Amino acid sequence: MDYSKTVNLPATDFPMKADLPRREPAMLKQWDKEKIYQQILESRRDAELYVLHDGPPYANGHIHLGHALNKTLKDIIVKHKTMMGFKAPYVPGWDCHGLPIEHNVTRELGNKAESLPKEEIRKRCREYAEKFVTIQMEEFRRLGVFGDFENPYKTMSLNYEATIVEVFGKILGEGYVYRSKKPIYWCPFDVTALAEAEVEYGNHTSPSIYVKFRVEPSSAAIPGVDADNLYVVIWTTTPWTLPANLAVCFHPDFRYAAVRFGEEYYVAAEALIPQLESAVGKRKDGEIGLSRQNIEAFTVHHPFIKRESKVIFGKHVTLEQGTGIVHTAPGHGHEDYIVGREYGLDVFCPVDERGRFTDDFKEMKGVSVFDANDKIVDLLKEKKALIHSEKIEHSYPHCWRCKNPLIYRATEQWFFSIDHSNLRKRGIENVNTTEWIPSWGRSRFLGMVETRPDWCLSRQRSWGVPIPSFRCAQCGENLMSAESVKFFAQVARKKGIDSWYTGRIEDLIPEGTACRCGGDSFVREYDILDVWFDSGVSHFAVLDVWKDLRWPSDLYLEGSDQHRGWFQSSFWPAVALRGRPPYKTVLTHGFVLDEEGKAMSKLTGNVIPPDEIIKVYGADILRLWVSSEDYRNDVRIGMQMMKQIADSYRKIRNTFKFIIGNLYDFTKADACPYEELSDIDKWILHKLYALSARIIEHYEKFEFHLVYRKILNFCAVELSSVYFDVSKDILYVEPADSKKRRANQTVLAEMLESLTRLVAPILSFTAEEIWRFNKNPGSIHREHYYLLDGRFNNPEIEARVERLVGIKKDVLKALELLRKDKIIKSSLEAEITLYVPDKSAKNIIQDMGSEITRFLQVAKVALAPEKTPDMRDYENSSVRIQKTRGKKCARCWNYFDAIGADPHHPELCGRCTDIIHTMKHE
RNA sequence: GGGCCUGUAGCUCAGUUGGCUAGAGCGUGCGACUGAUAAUCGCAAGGUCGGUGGUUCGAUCCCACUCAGGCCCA
Repeated sequence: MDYSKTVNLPATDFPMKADLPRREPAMLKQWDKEKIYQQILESRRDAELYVLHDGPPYANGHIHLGHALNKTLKDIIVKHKTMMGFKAPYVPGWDCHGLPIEHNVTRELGNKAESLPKEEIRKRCREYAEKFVTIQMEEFRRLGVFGDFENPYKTMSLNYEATIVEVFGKILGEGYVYRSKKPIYWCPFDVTALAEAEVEYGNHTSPSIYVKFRVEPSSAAIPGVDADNLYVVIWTTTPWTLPANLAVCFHPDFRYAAVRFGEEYYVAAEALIPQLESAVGKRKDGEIGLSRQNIEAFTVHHPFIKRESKVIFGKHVTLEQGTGIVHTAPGHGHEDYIVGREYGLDVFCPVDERGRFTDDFKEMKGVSVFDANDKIVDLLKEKKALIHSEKIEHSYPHCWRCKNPLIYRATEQWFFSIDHSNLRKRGIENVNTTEWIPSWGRSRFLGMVETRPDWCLSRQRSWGVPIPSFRCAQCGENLMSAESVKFFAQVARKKGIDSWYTGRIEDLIPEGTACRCGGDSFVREYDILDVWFDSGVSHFAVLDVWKDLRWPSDLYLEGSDQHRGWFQSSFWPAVALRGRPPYKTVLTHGFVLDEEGKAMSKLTGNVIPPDEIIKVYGADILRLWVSSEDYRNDVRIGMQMMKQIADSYRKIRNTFKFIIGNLYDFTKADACPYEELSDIDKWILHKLYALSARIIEHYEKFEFHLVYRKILNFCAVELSSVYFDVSKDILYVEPADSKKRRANQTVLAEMLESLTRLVAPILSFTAEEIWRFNKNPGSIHREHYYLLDGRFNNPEIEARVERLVGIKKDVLKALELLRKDKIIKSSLEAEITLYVPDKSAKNIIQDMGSEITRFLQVAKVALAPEKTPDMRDYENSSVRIQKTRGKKCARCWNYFDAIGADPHHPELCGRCTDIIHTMKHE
């Protein structure tokens, strides 16, 4: 007879196959229809607030795995906090202005770009950004991220832009903003500034010259050196920058010498004397080492201008080429500018916007710098300051648009002073009162705060927020004040930021504004703000403004590159205006690398788009991957890993399926009181209790990889391998309504309530699928974590059962020997005799009575009073094992000596016979 | 070149104040079951704890150097 019909097998339609790529989009639609995000917030209307402020990704291109990692982590936190009972709003944002977009737009336009007015370029940039906001939004939502996607923040929205201007006005009003010169890449042909990204490097032929700078004899009293014939020698490939020379720069750690060639002594780094010899064209006639004091004492004369070249020291000097002494023109080089500032040098730039010398170098006024090279060389020859000249070909910056060579040219810029009003010091204090996770974030950020130079706020571009500064039409004096900026901010809030370009000037400036010279007519300037300023004020533009948010936020969470980026740009305006950072905690994650641990790049071709993973595996698998990695370090991803994650997912899913399947005939009313549960039941409830507490702790500490690990371990070991396996004999075999079975189901029901919620912040789709499959009301993401009965916490039971588990391990090993020898197949065919040396363990087994055979899943268990030679020793016990002579019960599959007492059921054991009889009565 | 960080089995991670034969899950191999079935169960193999040197009675853990990799600067 087929008894399988008389047994309570798990029954559920919950699919084993997740089919996530197909099922998830349907769930998304459902969530969308239900307005899940709003619903969740509504359910936490009066709850305590937890604010995670979203850092805006740049609205350019599709999302990559770095975005996916970042957004998923944020979503896990938001969902966890919601489960904890918080009101945890999430307002996603986008960074919309800036060069890359402008760059792409102008490139798409090609030649047309130059003929288009700025407003038109800006309009197209706006459309471009909008397009990618929409694209990325869909991509983020596909990940299962919940947030206010109907009302995100965009740095290009009307109000946001107005706020940028407003905040700029405030820091200006507080005295943090000043105007100063700084060298930038400049194209003299297009008459425009260029950003780093717009520079292309290509070969270019330049003069390569060695130039001598005469040392004032009275400043060089060095034994063995003729002070009247002492020169500092520099090497350069840009002779035209010599008129702007203000210093000669030595390296503080190099050894220098005065090298004699005939009558003259040339100062150069010792290591580069051979190069100097070949430049001079003969071997040295001697050298005298110079001390730092010797060098510092030098007064050095410019080779053709009546001016001193200051002696300075800088670590940027190298021994790769030249003389180990660098000609320094702060107006024409980035490093020169940096080192020059340290020494208080002027940012001198005698070159105009078309690349011609100005009045500041009268000798060649109007001459283009590229033509000037030869003239300067001639001048040096004439002044007997030239040692050697040749042409070299080298890599040189060119304009991305017109392909002509660029120059470095100092222009007027707006700066944010980091030291005004003690800001840096206040900043440092605030770094220390902020929580940094991982902790090394503090020292990394602190180092940057301590050394950060003033922030150059202006850019000479089109796509951004204008710095509303005017120039007096009469005297050319610059005009911008807190009041004038505030005025324009109001205009911007009404009519939009583009009015700066299209509006009448009278409408942009408060009435009655006058210049110091008395002039009252102005022209506007067209610099825009650095985009970092845009996103840096998001806490003002968003936290202050959105209904459910608050300033400061609880948490910022971004990649560790943002220590220099957004954390920094958000920090300064906040500390300047509100005396503290906009975040209480800063959490960072590492970068997504490929399987080998190498950075992903288009060049290497090892980039995996998130979409590719979602299409094959689904978002929950991607989310599970995110959770599985210790993201505080860099994380890796690859096909082997995805396969592994998918396997883990299946284990978890099947665990749920088993639970659901065995609860098909169970309702809360069938639940069994705690006191009546078996020790094994109590043990697993204890395990669940401890697990739940630790999982929540891990979530709180943002240690999601430990959540993943513990959940998976619990499913695989405690549940699947131990508890479920042992329970089957009860769940399947015992009468459906028996106390034992109901006890078991009570446990499973608790398991389901608790585990589904614990897993929900990570497996958002699957948890919801389970939730709805079980006909629960609403969404699981509106729930709180399941509160387990305090009585479940039962360490005493744990200790007892853990002993049994130890012994079972021994038995399993012993069983394996018989299997190997083909004596038994199923463990149920084995009879075992145990010798347990530990008294208390032995007592536990004795107390269990016949339950021990079920627990050990064998036919018979006997306890021996002492060890016999035919036993094998294991960790906790000694075991004798043999095949049973009993027969297999056709219903429960256990083995018994006596089978078939009832002639109607010749294949059944006593227990099953009884059960069958009760069933017939029903 | 500078600052910060990482490096434990094929993969992802544990490893508590330095102290017993370094753990887990997955994967792999072998086996069992066929009443979780494109599931489930068992057993086993796998590690010079990136390398070298040092401190110590003893180092995966502390120090120095070095190699590989990452982020940010230059």
